Amino acid sequence: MAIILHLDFNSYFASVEQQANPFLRGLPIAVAGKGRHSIDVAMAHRGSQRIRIDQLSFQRSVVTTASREAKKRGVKTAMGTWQARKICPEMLVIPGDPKKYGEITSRFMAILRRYADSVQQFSTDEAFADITCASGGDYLGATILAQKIRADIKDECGEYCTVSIGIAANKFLAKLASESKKPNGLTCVPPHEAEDFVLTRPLADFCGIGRRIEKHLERLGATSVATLRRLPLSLLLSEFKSYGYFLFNSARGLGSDELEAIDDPKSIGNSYTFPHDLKTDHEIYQNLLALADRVAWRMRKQKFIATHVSGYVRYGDFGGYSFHRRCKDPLIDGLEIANTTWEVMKEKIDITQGVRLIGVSASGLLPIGGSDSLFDKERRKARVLQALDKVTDKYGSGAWQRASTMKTSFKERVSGWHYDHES
DNA sequence: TCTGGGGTCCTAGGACCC
DNA sequence: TCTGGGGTCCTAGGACCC
Repeated sequence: MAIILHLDFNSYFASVEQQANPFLRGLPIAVAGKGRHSIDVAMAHRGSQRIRIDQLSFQRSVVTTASREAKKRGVKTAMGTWQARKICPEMLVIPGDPKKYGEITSRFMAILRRYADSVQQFSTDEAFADITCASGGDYLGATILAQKIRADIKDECGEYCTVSIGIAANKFLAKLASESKKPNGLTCVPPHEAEDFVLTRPLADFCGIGRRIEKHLERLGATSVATLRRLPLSLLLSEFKSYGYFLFNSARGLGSDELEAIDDPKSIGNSYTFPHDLKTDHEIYQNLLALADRVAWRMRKQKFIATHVSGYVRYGDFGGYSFHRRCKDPLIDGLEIANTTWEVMKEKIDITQGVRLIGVSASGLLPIGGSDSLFDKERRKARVLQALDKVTDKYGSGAWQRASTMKTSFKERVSGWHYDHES
């Protein structure tokens, strides 16, 4: 029987920020999305203007990660920053810095690979590790190994980067175990304790039971693991289709112990929520183009072309729609992605509603290398785009612009403020 | 003037083909 | 003298995760 570790950083982004900046240690902080918050920090030194910009910059942004101190005050992930500020006025909002977190994640994964038979990264701050052999096959060995890994993480990632660890016979249980004791927990669930352990956990803690399924189960009379166990498999299958198997098994502590290799991405997309709802086709197209350029740039960096594009729109009232289109020829250029998307979007969009968010995503990704699909003309275009990508890599996004968008920069357009730090 | 942004997987109906 | 049936692709949308 396998022995699987699940490791989960506590308040990941916030901890990394506190590790990097001693001034932030012990303070309630929240890490929020990147874009608008960089403005906030930039303006912090501009005296009287600061308050106005603060208000602007916190509009419509949410807490990505709250530090331990902020959590104690009731700040939660996905809470609007304005709301978090209300319950914790002295909380500092830090703009997210994906590069910084990526660096720590690489160190973390390298440590795991040193010890484990195999490793599966689950997200930026979570991973599974198969330690069946490395542990010597028993849970005492597994616990000792987990403590070694924890010590290495402290040494190499910093003492503020703590992890919660779960040890069990499958991935589902290992994750449930690590989830059960935070922060800095170590929870070991050997097979003979599995069934009882699961009984102690709320259904909402199961990875795979979200709000909708929780409500659906409630209607069937299952409000706990014990009551879920009473539902027959046939009922679960008729109510939840193949997902019924997962519900039936997980209530009994059963799950897969197979670690999966990281595949190529299936899609690459970007979306943006505007500080104010947009009301004109022109604004929407301009922003769509900026997003599509970002998507195309990421595609080229990872050497993909796309055969499908998707678009989505969210209105001020949170209604909206999405669509997908197969492209006649594979796409590599942001302008083409934007135009293909816009053709559909402009037909469906109800501009009078006010557009809160738009998104664009590329899928059906094929490797660019064996690009028989790219004609000579396309190859020439690819070379031009790659040259522009080098400019972006060196000087950052915004270093070049399409002539059609020269009047104002992307950030200015989307947030409606004018500020000269980019010029 | 609440509710981000990056993803994955699944289902269902219609078109189309043999 | 009735409208088969299976497979696959395409699209929309909904659920979940962090």
